[in-house]
Amino acid sequence: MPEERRRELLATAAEVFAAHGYNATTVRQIADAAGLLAGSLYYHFDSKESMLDEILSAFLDELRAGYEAVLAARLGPRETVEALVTESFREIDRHRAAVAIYQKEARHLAARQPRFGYLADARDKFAGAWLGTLERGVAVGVFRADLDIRLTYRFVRDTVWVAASWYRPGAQHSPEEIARQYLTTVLDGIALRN
Amino acid sequence: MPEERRRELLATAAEVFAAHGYNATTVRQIADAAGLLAGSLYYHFDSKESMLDEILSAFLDELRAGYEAVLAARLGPRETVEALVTESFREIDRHRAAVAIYQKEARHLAARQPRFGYLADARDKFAGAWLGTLERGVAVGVFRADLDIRLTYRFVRDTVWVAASWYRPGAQHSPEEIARQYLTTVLDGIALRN
Amino acid sequence: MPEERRRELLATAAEVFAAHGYNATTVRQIADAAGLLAGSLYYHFDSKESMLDEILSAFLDELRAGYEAVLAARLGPRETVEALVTESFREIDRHRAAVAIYQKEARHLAARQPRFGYLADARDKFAGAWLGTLERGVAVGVFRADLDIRLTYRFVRDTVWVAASWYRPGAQHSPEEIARQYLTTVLDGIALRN
Amino acid sequence: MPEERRRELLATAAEVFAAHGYNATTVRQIADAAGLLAGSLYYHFDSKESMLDEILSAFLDELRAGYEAVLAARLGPRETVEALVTESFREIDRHRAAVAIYQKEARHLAARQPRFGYLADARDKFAGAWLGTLERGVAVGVFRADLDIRLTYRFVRDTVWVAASWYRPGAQHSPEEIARQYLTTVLDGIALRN
DNA sequence: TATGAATGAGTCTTCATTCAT
DNA sequence: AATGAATGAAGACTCATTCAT
Repeated sequence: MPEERRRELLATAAEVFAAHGYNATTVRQIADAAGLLAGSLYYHFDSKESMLDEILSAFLDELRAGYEAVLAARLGPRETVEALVTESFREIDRHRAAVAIYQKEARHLAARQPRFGYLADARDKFAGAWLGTLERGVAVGVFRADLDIRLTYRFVRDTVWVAASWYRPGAQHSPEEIARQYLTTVLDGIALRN
Repeated sequence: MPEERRRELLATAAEVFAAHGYNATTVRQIADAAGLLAGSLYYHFDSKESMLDEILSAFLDELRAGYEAVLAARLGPRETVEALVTESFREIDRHRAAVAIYQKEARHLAARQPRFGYLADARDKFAGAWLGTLERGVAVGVFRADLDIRLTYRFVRDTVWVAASWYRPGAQHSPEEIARQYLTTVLDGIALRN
Repeated sequence: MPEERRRELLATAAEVFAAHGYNATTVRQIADAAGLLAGSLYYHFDSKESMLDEILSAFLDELRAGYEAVLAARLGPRETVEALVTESFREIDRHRAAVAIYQKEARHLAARQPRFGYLADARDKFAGAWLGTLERGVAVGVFRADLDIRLTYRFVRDTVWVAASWYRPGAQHSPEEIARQYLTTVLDGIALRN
Repeated sequence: MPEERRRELLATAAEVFAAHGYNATTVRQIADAAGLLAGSLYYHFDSKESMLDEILSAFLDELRAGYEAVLAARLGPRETVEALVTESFREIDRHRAAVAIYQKEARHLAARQPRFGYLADARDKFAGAWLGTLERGVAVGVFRADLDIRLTYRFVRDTVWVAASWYRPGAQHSPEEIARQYLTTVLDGIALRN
């Protein structure tokens, strides 16, 4: 299976990118981690950059599908928020390294390299899903009317994705537990109701 | 004032580091932005790394002082949280570039370079301030008893600092407004109380 | 004089390119010949390719000027041929290495690299000068009517430029002597008139 | 027929070498053009260099035989020149790629690689045939007495072989026509006799 | 005969840093 | 204080070649 080998190598590369940052990662580090010589990676991939590309686009494709499934279910705003958050933490669980890379590198990649233009597209698409849901929630009286929607969106987005930087799959908390804790905080706040 | 010139150069360097990432930034880019030649920076600084060092430690010194002032005021847990968050957004307002660099680079710098060990110290110190406050809040019944304290701390910490990546000083929202919106979300949740 | 240094380095590079071929020449060989380290060349030039570019375009600019001066004199066809040939051998005398490189590399460079499109432009321009002169010569009865103009042009062109591969400036024959011998052959043939 | 396959592969290799130059040609380009994988070529040939070797020596063997046949006919100097030129253009017709490679690469191969020493031998042999014929022609009063024999030889040699760089078999001119045009130019000149 | 995967040496290029002026 | 020219180490990438299957 040629596909199998590629996937292994990409998984290895993603771990190294996530650990050291894309720029600070040398092709040799990836090769060492994968157990072959640096030059041999070029039998499988065009360049270091195209490895990054495949890692990010595989993750984004899956995330997009997940978000679309959630939106297609046409739940109420609160339930949609719950589903988007839960879906996000599941993606972090399955693509931890890719998410960490995305979090660190997406901004300047999208800004400076045409090849990574799809990162900006994805970002806008996800923003649309979130902003729409929040607005709908405010409109129907499920969310507080005094929210700054854009600011809230940023808070929510960042807190979710930044979890990739400390999350370790298989440890202590399952994605669903983290999502639940997180939703409790965001939906109802940490202050005790009086 | 040679000190004055250093500060200017460091501010320039911080902007470039924040925009491109520390590793991806070349000394030449900094020099171009500052209007001199790459080699000339070495009259003012020992190395690229020492520029980073000065930028981060200046920011952390100020942040530490801010946090200590808050804690010294011995406010209640909710008010302490409010003060810490507000102080944090003020730091972002004043040291945006440094915060963005810190957010992106602190983890691996602390882990891999002895010189940056103080980053881990600072991190632990800030964690202590937050965890203590949250615990105290739960203990005295101001915060909900079912919180996972460490998880909540991470949510709060990351969301606050990551704001440096999109915040633009002087635009739309003042630090205090952002802090207020953020506190509303975190303390009371986005869901409308019924 | 920064220009002075560049010119020296380019002259060195041209010699090495001419001796080994562009592709077979390593940047290190050029650097060795110039007495500095390979990386240091990049202080002066963007790339190995841009060295080649400068070498070729400097030569072509001069050649173009020379040809234009000849054409501007509006001599008769035979005298124009004599002047073009003499001018060509003078260029070989002054830019021997560049001519040798041009002779070996121009075709595929022009065909495969947009950057070197000007090589094709120059080729067409020179072809125009030659073809026009030959045609005029046939029309006015100075050259034989049974010539295949294009074929003759190719013979003449190639024989002139290929001389760069064996010509050594300062040795035995001056450019003018070579031109004279050459013109005798081409204009009147090697066979004795009977 | 394993020999058949080899010949096909060598013909393909020769085309690619001629188009891109030996050094700039990768084994993979040859393999692509031949419809197999790069590694598979090594079942047929020892190395890239030995492909070049076979291509050049096959051509030179044939050329040598052709020249020897001409000389063996013991024609007069003018007729010998005519025969040598015609034979040369026939070789270009049949081994266009090999001639183009020879023209471009022979000099430095002969100078730098012992394996290709036979290129220098062949060159000397051909030079002998030409120089002898020209000298004889001058001696018996068929060629002009004021010729610089060596210079004339170079003119003739280069013009003939360089035709390989533009000649396309099967197009417009047959080798015999090209030879005739060329001989007209060289023997009698392009100027109209008055 | 040919493939797929790998090797390892070498190439161009980048860049932090140095230093005489 | 700053420049201009260089160093030298390292990095991405290429490519002829090998070999088990």
